Formats: sequence, C-alpha cells, structure tokens
Amino acid sequence: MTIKDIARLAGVTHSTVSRSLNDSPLVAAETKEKIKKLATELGYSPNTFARRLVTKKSNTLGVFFLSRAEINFMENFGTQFLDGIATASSNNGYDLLMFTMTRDLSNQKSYIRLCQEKHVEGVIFIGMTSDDPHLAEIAASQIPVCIIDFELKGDHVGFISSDNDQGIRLALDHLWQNGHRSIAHLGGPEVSPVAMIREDAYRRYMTSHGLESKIKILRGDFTKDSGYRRTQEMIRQGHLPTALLAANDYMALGAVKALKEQGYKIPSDVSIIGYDNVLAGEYSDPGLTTIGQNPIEMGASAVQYLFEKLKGGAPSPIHLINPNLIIRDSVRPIPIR
Amino acid sequence: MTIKDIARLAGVTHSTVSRSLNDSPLVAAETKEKIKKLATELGYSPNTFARRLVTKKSNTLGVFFLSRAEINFMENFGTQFLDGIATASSNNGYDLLMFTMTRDLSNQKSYIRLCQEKHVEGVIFIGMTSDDPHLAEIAASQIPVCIIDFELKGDHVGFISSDNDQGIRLALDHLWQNGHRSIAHLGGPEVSPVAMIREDAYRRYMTSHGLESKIKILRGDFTKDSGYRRTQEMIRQGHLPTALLAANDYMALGAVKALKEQGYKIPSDVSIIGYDNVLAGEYSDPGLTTIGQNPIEMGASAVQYLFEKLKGGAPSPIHLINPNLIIRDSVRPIPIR
DNA sequence: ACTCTTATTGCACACGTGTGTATGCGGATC
DNA sequence: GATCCGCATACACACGTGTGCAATAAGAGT
Repeated sequence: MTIKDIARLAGVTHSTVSRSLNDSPLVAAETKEKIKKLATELGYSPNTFARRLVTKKSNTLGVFFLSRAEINFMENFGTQFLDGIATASSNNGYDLLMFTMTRDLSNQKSYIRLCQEKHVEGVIFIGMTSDDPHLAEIAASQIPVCIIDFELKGDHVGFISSDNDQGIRLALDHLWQNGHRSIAHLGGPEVSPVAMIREDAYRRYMTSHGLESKIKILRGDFTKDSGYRRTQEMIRQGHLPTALLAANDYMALGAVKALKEQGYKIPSDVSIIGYDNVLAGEYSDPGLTTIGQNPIEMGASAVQYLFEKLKGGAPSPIHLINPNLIIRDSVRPIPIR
Repeated sequence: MTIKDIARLAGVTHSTVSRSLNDSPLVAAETKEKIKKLATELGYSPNTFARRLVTKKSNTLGVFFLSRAEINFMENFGTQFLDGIATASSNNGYDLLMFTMTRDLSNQKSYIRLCQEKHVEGVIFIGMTSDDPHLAEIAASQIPVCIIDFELKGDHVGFISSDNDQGIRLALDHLWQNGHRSIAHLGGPEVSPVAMIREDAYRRYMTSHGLESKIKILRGDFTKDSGYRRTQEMIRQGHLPTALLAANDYMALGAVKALKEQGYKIPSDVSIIGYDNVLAGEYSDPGLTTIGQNPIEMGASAVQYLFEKLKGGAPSPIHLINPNLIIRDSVRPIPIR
C-alpha cells in the first residue's frame, strides 16, 4: 500500500496524494479530504525509509546506556530513565534507538560515529563513566547530546541531574522541623562530584541555621559497609548526634545496622535519613526516610533538551530536576533541648 | 559520501562499487580490493535508509517494555534484560527500537500495527500483563514475537523464562546438603503462574526425598508484608521448621523480620532462602541466600529465538534459562536429627 | 583467423516519497 | 473576445542503493 496505489484509486498522481497527506495548501480542499479519507480507509502508513531518504530527516533519537552486569548502580532507575525518554520521544513522533556501552572500551566503536551512521538526530547517555575514552569526542560532538548524571562541557552537550542541593535542604528541613539540631553527615568519597555537592549543601545549611559548631562529617564511599564502619567508629567515640543524614541509602542502611547492633533503636534513639530512594530502603526495618530523585522526569527532560536544540534554540546546558522527600519511619520528632 | 562519489573517484560506475562492497563474485578481485580500500579510506558508510528501501529488510528489532512508575517490579532486571537484548542485537548487526507500553491501555495503538509501520522484523515484550487488551492480536502476530516471563501461545510467539523448577531444586538441594529436613514453603498467590510452578516444584522435591509429611505451605502474595504476617501466624502456632523457602525475596525478608522480632536468630535458629536475587536481599541483615535468575542471558535468548525464526527455523517456543544459587548468610548447616 | 565462451563492467530501472516547474483550465478584466 | 491571472493538478527528477540484463573485452578452442 503506497501513495501510488492511493493515487490510482483516486484518479490522481502520486504527487497530489503526497501533498494531500502532508497538508500542502497547493491542493484543493475537496480532493485533499477525499484522499485523506481514502488513505485512512485503506490503512495506509507511509514508508519511513523512503521518506527519510528524501527528506534527510530520520526522526530518531539514540540512547546509550552502560552495560555492566556486575554493577547494579542503576537499580531500578535505569528503566525509569528509559521510560521517561521513550515516552517523551514517542509523544513527539520520534523513534528511539538503543545502544549499549560495552565494558571492553578498547575495540568499542566511536559513539558519535555510530550515531552518524544511524542518522540519529540527538543522543542521550545513561551511566557514563569518567574512564570512558570517548569523552573528548562526545564533548566536541556536532549532534546534540544530553548526559544524565554526568557533567561534560561542550557546545552541544546538556547535563541532566537531580538537584542535590535542594534534596539536601529538603532532608535537613525535615529534620529541623522535627526538632533535630545535632545532625551529622555520612558523606560520600571526595572523588565523587555528587558526594561533594551534597556535603557542601549540608555545610551551608548547617551554617545558615546557626549550627556551624554541630557540623560533623563521616567519610564513606557509598557502600553499605563503609556506612557501617564509620558509624561504628562514631559510636566508639561516644558523640552520637540525634540525627544522621547519609549521602546515599546504602550507607544509611549500614549506619542502621551498626546502631542496631549496639542496642540503639531507630528512630527513637537516632533518626536517620538517606538519599536516592533505592528499593532496599523501602524494605528495610524501619522503612528508610529518604530523598527520591525523579528519574522519569529526568529522562523526559533530557529529551526536552534535545528537541529544543534541534529546533535551533539554546536551552540551558544544565537542568536540575526537583527531588522529593519520602517519609517513612526512620525519623522521629524530638523536643528541642 | 555515497557510492556514487566513490565510483567517480575510482573511475567506475556506482553499480560496480555496490557489488564490490557487497562482495559480489561478479566483480574482479583486483578492482574489488581497490574499491574496498578506497571506501574505508574515505570513511564511507552506507545509507541505511536507501538500502532498506530497496532491499525491504530493516535489520531492526523492537522491544516493548511496561511503563508504570508506581510498579517497581522489574527492580534492576529491566536494564539487564535490555542489556542482553541490545548487545545480542547489535552483535548481529541489528538495530533496536524501543517502545513503551503505556498505562492507559485504551487509546494505545496496537503494538503489532506499530511494528509493521516501523518495519520491525521481530519484537520482544518485557513486563507484559494479563490485562493487556492486545494479547489476542499478539498471539496471532505474523512477525516473530518473544515475551519474557509471560506465556502466550501463538505460531510465531516464543516464551523466555527462568527455569523455576530447577531454581527450586537448587535451593532445596542446598538446604538438604546442609542437613535440613523440615522445610516449609512460603508460597505466592494462586493467581500467579510462577508461584504455582515454584510451589509444585517444592512439593515434588519434598515427596521424592521422602519428606512428604513435612510439606507445609504458607500462602503469601509476594509482598514483604504478607511474608511477615504468614510467618507471625506460623510462630504463634508453634511449629517452626528448621528452614523456610520463600517464593520470592520480599516475602523472605518479611519472614526474617517476623522471626527476628520474636527473638529468633537467622540463620542459627531458622535458615531462610529467597528467590529472585533482588538488591534488598544483598543489603539485608543477614545477607539473603537466594536463587538468581540470569536476566542478561534471558534477553540474549529472546533475541536468539527471533533470529532463528527469521532464518526460517522452528525454534522451541519455550526457553528456560538456568538460574543459579547465590549463597550469602541466611542458611546454616545443622546436624541431621 | 574466426567463433564461442567467459569474465568484467556499464546501463537502466526499481524501491516509495517529496518537490520545483510546467501545463491546463476557468474566470475576471479591459 | 482576447489577455491575463490564479488555482489545481500532472510531469519529471531527486534521494542512495541494489540488481537483471546488455555490452564489451579478453581469452580459448578449432
């Protein structure tokens, strides 16, 4: 079923059909209607390959995501990113091609080259790592790029992230409103940009609320075990805060474990708040109050950035998505001392 | 950069170039080499749209996955399925188009229709649900379909799943070898096919090992809370087994919680083994011994099925992937009584 | 030396769609 | 009534690649 078939049945040429279906003003309203009706009756759908060949527009976005079996860092975020990306893309009539970034980075084909070959108009990266050998090439890309949770500067590259600063403020506001004044921070490693942003937000909040003297930072590495050990050390030193704000949920769960082992009760003895809203926090005991990112919205924003770029606009290269506070059972109000 | 450009530079016609790059025997070995060399030097890559237009082959697979923000049932499996699918697809020179199955099933376009429009040669579904209104249409599909974790019969539809029967045997073997003879089963709801398969495997194993009298089944609904409550009831009744095999990890974690609350120690008092290898089990206390599915391999198998179908073969419509036992700290050997 | 065969290349068309230009037709203007 | 204008449609070509068939050249056989 092609436009030529429709043309024959309607007694016109294929050009008239083409123009009708594309709503060209060059064709009489009457015949246009007639042809459109005929097309839908026949269940016609255009051959995208022929169309793309002549228009030189692919209407296709690409998404690369990290493929590492042993690293589960993405939790269920991965599918939610993809969810947001796929629906936003589809809503705008764009196809979505999916690629993986494999682990042996040596014989890996250049991403950008691959995109050119596939005629991808814009591309999104999920799970980019700083050891990737193609970073410079991506930064110099001529086709619009958007990277989730990894900052890279370039004329046509955007950056989508959760607003970590605001997330920390949400968490600390919650503790503050529950009467907590002695709040320690279980931070991530210094090599992690996200960890540093969260720690910095903690420092600023404490200072601006007159709690500068209460600032206390335990340095973990985002693993549950590091949270467990740093908390053990803190317990031994004997200075327990009333609340602990962890830079991610896994460390928070490690802290819970260490405290429970020493006979402390959560949240009656110590309140704990995590970050990321991983599933383990939902199923832990007590349920972990935490800050949730909005991965679906992040994915949609990435697509949004690409479309604005494609339209010739100059969207902000950085988009921070609002996180939200998820209240469970690990924070308890205390009277102000 | 087209084959015409190469033709001009090589002093031949575009047909000769086309034949050379496609390794046709109709062209002299000498000129073939020359042209191939020229093409790589110029960094030529064929225009897929033109090629697909004339060959009528898209070299494209499609993947639909369920898009439901509030349902996290896929955990990190989703990305791993996609990982396996994307790499297998790419290794065979196929592109992968991604679509979502949106929640409002009413105004949803027919999946198969969409596949035809996009010229998808084969399609994979992840997260299919039994309330989807397009099931009949999928079953009757003329293009090869493969569904992960959802059985549907049709001439061109395949079914990929973890081998639940073997998984249960792995778990019970592990308990058996650790001396356990009194093993209860915390099963899933009767409406779940997977739950029934797992329960049946439990029954057969117990019977074939002379433990028919020890068969005891608690009926949960796959949630942590149901595991918690069924276990509480069992404790109240006073007949504790030495080991508990749960039909999924969340229920296992619920059981752990109930037992710990009553002062029992895991695994010294009761051994517990879960199923699915969700992340929460890795981070729970104690680490949950469980059965892991191999989602990457499942994804790759789905692609494999489609390719065999496309080659005209008749692959088995059912593929069961071997699960594996993941030993952590929730099972402990006991002396045989 | 002539014919026949075979190897190699060119020619021409096709795939389905979009678009610039030409053509035809009706009506309005003078 | 001749001219001009505008509207609607047809014609023709293009996009880049693949392929059946014809054409040419070279070599082999008699």
